[in-house]
Amino acid sequence: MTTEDRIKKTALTLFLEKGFERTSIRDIALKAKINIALLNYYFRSKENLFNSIFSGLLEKYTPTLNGILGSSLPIEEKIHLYVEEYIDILLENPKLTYFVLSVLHRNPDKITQMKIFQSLYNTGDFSKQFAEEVRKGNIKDVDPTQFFINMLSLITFPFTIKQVIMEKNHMNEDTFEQFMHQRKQVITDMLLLTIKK
Amino acid sequence: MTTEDRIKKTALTLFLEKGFERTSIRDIALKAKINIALLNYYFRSKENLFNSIFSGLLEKYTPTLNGILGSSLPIEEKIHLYVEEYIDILLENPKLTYFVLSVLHRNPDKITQMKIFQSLYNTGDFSKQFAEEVRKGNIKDVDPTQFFINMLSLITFPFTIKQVIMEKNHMNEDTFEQFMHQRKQVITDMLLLTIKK
DNA sequence: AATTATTTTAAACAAACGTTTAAAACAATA
DNA sequence: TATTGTTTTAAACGTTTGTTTAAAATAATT
Repeated sequence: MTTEDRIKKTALTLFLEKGFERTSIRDIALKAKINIALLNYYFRSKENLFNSIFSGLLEKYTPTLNGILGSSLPIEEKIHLYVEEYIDILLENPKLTYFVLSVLHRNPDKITQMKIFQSLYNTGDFSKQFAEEVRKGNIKDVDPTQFFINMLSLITFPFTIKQVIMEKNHMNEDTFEQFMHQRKQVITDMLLLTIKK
Repeated sequence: MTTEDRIKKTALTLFLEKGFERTSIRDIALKAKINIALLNYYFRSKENLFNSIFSGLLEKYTPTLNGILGSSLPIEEKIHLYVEEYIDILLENPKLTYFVLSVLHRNPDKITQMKIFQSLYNTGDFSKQFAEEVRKGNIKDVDPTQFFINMLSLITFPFTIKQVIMEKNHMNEDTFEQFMHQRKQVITDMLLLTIKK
């Protein structure tokens, strides 16, 4: 692995664990076993390093999800697949949701938000299909925006309070994972129930 | 207003707006028009000031919500009231959810989490009643834990991505508030639908 | 083998941070 | 009015922060 990649990998781990502000470039350098100056040699600044990492994350995970939403599958199938895939991604990367939220709140300017939610909140195709199904009378007359937010909330929010859920319900890592697998069905059933006539 | 209260009020505004790390005690002192040393005179440290503010917030908002959950109302009524009250609270304080999440992630030790979720995730009474209704055959056999997480997710998560929702759907503050008022009914209907036999 | 380009290093930079000091200003008490 | 207690002030403290410098080490090129 190149020095550049080792920096990125180490930095990501620390950013996920402790957040941007509480991770110093000395923390990163120490853990990656590199000189501090190399951080500014490869990336111009800490902020730049972060953005590079974050872009990489979006590029890694969004194509699959947006692929599902943009496909030509029937809407029920899309919902089912989307829920399953999204939860699988978050099970592999449980801190991802809070990570994205922290970016959103640290960087409230519109351009940044645009980029993020154009990837992560890509409702365009889905909403059109949803509205069309409503028009055809195939599903109940539900607001597509409300529906998409429901889906997003049910999938992602539990991961932001993972530790709370675990402690409150006496779970370990394994039982939490099991709980989330069950949750795929819970969420899908719930969502389909609200649109089924 | 006393100096102590002016510090707390100003600090809360800044903590909500920029977060703990990005708010310096000099920012607070400047905005509250007080000397920096007064901060350590009234509160021993920045961390202590924060905890004092956070405790105050929990004491302010949790009694109402836990009062609903702990009441002797029928479960459908509880759900309805809880959703309405919680959304009203968050409409008054839209950054509260992310604020709580940031505390959870900054302070991952168990004792802190206990205190927070004993207030904010007080499922004890509710889960018992829920399980009892299932046993009696009054509602569908749904996992109380999953149900409570559904409710919490649907209510709180949208506020953590408020800016994204607004920009994506061309909303202003008023239309967002309207959207959230509609959402009370959306969420209640959805939750009742999943348990109604 | 000599030269150029790239990568890594140790050391220092200025700025910002939370915190503390000790004296001054003010209020309350006797 | 003199004295005690409380509140506020200006200034400085030692650390830590992200960043930069300039030289050394290594790799690539001719």
